Amino acid sequence: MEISWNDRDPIYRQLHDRLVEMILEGTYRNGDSLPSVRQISADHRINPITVSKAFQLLVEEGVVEKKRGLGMYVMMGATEKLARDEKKFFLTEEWPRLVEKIKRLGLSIEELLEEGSVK
Amino acid sequence: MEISWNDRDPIYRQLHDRLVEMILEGTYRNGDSLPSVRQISADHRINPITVSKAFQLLVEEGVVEKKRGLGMYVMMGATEKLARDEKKFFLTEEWPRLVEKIKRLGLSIEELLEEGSVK
DNA sequence: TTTAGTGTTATACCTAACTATAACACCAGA
DNA sequence: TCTGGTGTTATAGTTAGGTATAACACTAAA
Repeated sequence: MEISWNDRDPIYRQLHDRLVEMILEGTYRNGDSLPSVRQISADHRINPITVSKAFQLLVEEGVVEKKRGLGMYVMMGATEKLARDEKKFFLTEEWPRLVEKIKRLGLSIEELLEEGSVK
Repeated sequence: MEISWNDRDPIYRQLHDRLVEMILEGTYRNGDSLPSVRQISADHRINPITVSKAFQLLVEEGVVEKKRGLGMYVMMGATEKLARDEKKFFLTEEWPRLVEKIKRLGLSIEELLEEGSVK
């Protein structure tokens, strides 16, 4: 797991997002164990507390389950839940704003599709 | 000028972005004066230093000109420059990522267009 | 029962990004 | 020259997010 940090967002947030991505991509599947706090902490030279914060978020979102003394596990159904949430967020929040932006920039979606970037 | 703050990004950044938006929308045009530091500071109960930071960014980007003792002015050509920059950023950075995301979500652009959200 | 792996927490310190309050420096117009 | 508008800056304090180092608590397996 490699992460290219930006300095706009807090590290625990970026780590959280990266883990979500990896679960969505199937790198970690339902029931799998995730890399340990110590492991991530060492790999990225990050404080364990910072790593814990990222996991804490995931736990609160119902994506990950902590087993003290054992590790962190992807909850059953997490992949589906994340995919559902992401889709919903995209449709209700991102897409409408995007359409506005495209209009404002004087572009059209048809035009963008011609660019060859899609096929 | 009303701003709904989020607590993800620093206030000076959000203020900066909002001002850029307003210039792009034509609320402030080339050569216009912008609301004063004190004005914005009072309206939003923000520290003048924070407001200054937002303006400082705009100055560095060549969008705004400071006239000490007078105020802040939209530079000539700023609107065009911003529009150009935003379009370029959108085409090279945002759109490609977006196309990927749409694919990943199992959606198609054709499908999204049918939603009636565009026309 | 020891060991080596888990997550958790305490202490102490740093920095960025704020806050409030106040003073300083500049400029145009009455 | 004064006044009321500009932007700027100093002081002092708060909070979130991070760092390093170390210790504590739990669990499975040798």
